[in-house]
Amino acid sequence: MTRRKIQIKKIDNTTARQVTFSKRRRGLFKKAQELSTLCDAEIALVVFSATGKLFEFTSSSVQQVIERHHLLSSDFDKLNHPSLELQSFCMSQLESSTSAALSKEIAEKTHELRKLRGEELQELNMKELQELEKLLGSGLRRVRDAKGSQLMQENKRLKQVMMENRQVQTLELEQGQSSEPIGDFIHSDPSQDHDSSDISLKLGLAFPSGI
Amino acid sequence: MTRRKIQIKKIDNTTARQVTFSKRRRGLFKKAQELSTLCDAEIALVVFSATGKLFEFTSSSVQQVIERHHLLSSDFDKLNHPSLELQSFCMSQLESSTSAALSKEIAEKTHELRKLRGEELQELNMKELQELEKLLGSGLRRVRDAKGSQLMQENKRLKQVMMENRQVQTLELEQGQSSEPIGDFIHSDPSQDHDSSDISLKLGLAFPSGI
DNA sequence: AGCTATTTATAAGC
DNA sequence: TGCTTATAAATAGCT
Repeated sequence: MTRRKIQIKKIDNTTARQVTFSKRRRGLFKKAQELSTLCDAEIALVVFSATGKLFEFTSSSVQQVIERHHLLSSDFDKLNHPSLELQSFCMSQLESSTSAALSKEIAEKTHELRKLRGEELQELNMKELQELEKLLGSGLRRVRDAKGSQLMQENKRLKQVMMENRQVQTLELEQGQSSEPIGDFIHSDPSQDHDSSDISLKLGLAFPSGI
Repeated sequence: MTRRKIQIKKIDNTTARQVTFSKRRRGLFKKAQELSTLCDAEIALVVFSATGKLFEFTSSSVQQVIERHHLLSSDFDKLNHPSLELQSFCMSQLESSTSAALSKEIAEKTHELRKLRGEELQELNMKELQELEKLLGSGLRRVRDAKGSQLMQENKRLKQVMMENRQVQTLELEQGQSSEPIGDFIHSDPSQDHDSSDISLKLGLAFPSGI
């Protein structure tokens, strides 16, 4: 594509073909590398030359996954279970047909997440915005409820400890004994607690403005 | 690499990154196609965008590439060409790792979505709940802003239409003409109704109490 | 493996 | 998203 424009069809001359292969292969891998870096894309590129030589490029994250797999399966297994080969052959075919569906699902979920984060709202109409608002609102309510429950629970626990302390002190006063642990039965039912002033205070803090 | 030379590092601006991704991806696939045709090479190219979309190119049918592989990973070849074995093994792993990675990504996104919808809060601690609350809150704010902008825009357009109406009426009065339809543009969108008191009301509803 | 004359690819901008 | 344009890269034909 320089000096002269060429037709994109198999190069007849073997030597010329090999030279072109080397040059263009380098170019292709460079482009792949650049794309993965510039756009944070995961890329796997495998090239077989006409003579059967293999060249490959994988962006770093893909590479790591491959290496992990490689460690996990040993050559020993491969040699002793030839049927595995067949299996993996079938698997890979299945997987190719599945991967499209999987990636579609990922794209959908990604899109949904973006909407929930408020990142792709321009494409929504008013009704969709209303629904999204409702969804976010109820999510928010649940999160705040969860916070409330958690604080309540902790609160309860704190009260138990206080009760325990108080009763121990009482016993100590009545019996003139000092602080030997009394046993667990005293707080066997922690749900019975007295004044809620402490709880109210904490809850007030847990739900600041208008919840 | 034109207009200006660029650094090969991740593009910060999301929009620019997506544009570059599209352009360069097309370029890369074209180069791959050309190389395979010119030099009779077999090429498999898989690209995942940062958003999880999958693009792939295989010079011959996927099945042929896989069969090639299958031959290369026969025990005979393994013994004689250990490096080839390693390489082709990587390739087969590539496909299974692809679907494993996809599944994992789906699982993660599903989980994230459930949290945002408030469906799996029991496993979160207080700090995580706080962060989630913050995330939902900002999402909600953006949705409400988007609603506001949309209504404002509508508002502007309606006012324009009203102005036009007024001018037409003025003309009619001045020239003694009567109401021949001026064109459809006045009613071009039936969902947009006349007086702006309606709009104010909508805006009032869009930003209820104190958000 | 270099060297250029050209063709391609593509960053910005619209 | 797609088109345009100025410029950077890739590369075909030679050596």
